[in-house]
Amino acid sequence: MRASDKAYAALRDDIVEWRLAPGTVLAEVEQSERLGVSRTPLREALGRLTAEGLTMAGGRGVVVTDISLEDIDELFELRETLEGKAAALAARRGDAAIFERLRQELLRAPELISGDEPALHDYYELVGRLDTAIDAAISNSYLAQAMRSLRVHLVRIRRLAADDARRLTAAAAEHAAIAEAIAAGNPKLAEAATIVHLHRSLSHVKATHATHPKEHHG
Amino acid sequence: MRASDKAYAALRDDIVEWRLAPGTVLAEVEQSERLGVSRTPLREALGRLTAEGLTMAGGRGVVVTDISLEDIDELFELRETLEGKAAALAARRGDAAIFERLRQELLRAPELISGDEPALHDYYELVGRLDTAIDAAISNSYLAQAMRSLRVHLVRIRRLAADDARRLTAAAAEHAAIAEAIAAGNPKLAEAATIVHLHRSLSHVKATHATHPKEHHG
DNA sequence: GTCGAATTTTCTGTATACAAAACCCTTGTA
DNA sequence: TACAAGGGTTTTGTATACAGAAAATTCGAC
Repeated sequence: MRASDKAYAALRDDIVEWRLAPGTVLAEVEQSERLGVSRTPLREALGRLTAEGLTMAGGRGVVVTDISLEDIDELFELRETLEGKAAALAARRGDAAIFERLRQELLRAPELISGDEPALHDYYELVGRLDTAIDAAISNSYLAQAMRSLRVHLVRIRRLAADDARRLTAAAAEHAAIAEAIAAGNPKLAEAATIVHLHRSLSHVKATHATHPKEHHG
Repeated sequence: MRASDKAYAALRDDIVEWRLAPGTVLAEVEQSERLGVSRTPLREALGRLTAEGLTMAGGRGVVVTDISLEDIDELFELRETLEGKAAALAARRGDAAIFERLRQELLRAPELISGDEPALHDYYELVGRLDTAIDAAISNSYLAQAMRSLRVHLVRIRRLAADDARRLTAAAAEHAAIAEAIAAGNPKLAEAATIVHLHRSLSHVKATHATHPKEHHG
């Protein structure tokens, strides 16, 4: 593994997991010493993070970007557009057998959710497989790339919301509905199911955020 | 201007204007000597280009990405989704006076098109102002960013198509229709007008490409 | 005491030297 | 003749030294 990759992965995780708060300035010497790499690969890592929108180039050094409530609205507005379209395309072009199998797994997901920590990890892995399957089914690399760049920010937001068992169970059912619509080859229904799911997710995130707002400085 | 910015701008132009053909490997020492900068800022430029999708990291060095006919289809599929949504949002949130003024200018655009070279530049600048106005009106930085990253590739494709006066005149009318729908505050119509315009553009590009296919090596 | 300018300090931007890895060509063998 | 292994060569990846710019601090004047 290259040093720049290592620095990138470490900083990305620190930002996504909110260990590096928004507004934090990432001084090059400081971070390079902390991560055990020299300034050159660190700068490359910072460049990648800035391209993804996790950091931005301020007057001096790069700064961890903030995610405000308005940002969440904007993010989900774009997400609705992209993932709605993707679901519709997957329904047209995807392999029904793959999505039918994913639907079966998603219907059994509540067992994972009510289980302990490692089982929960299995659930996230399953949802990730659905995303991957949709990415592959749409056969549009530009759309897939646009969705990938969005997901980074979404993981960051997910950390704000309390992933209680009730919400996760409901989300699993919503995902199953999406998989079912795609397997049935129904584009309009797949898009509608996706939009419903995203709105429910957004409501949940905003409700959580209103109750337990994350403290920022800057 | 920083050396890395200079290298980035030069390489970006070379790729977009097809002076650097798809498949060309951009060796670091070679390009840094050609552009008169050292390897460090050149690498930063290459990183930015790769993040934008104009180049990709191959086994050895970065190579200029290709744009095939399928890529063009994929690109316009995403463009339809994003710009359609953007036009609809602009119709809801935009300032009618701004778009009414742009519509007036677009109706007078045929004079620019039939004129000589510098007048043509004025026309492109006008279309660019419409894009900028839409970007500002939607007040969604993530959507705006997604469209910006698309436009780089679109400029590259535009170079493939022969921008004859007939097509440009028609395009100006289509743009005027979009501006009119936004000014009227009609989201559905704005989206429809955008989709119509994009399909006409795509047809034109593909027709041109079928007649005069650009030769690639790779 | 406060505002402003000059100086100092600290940080980023760039160049270059060195290390490591990937590729290519040669050479030997089946 | 085809294929594999080895070394050599080229190219990328990393570290560090130096230059330039921006911010902070201090000193002076009003």
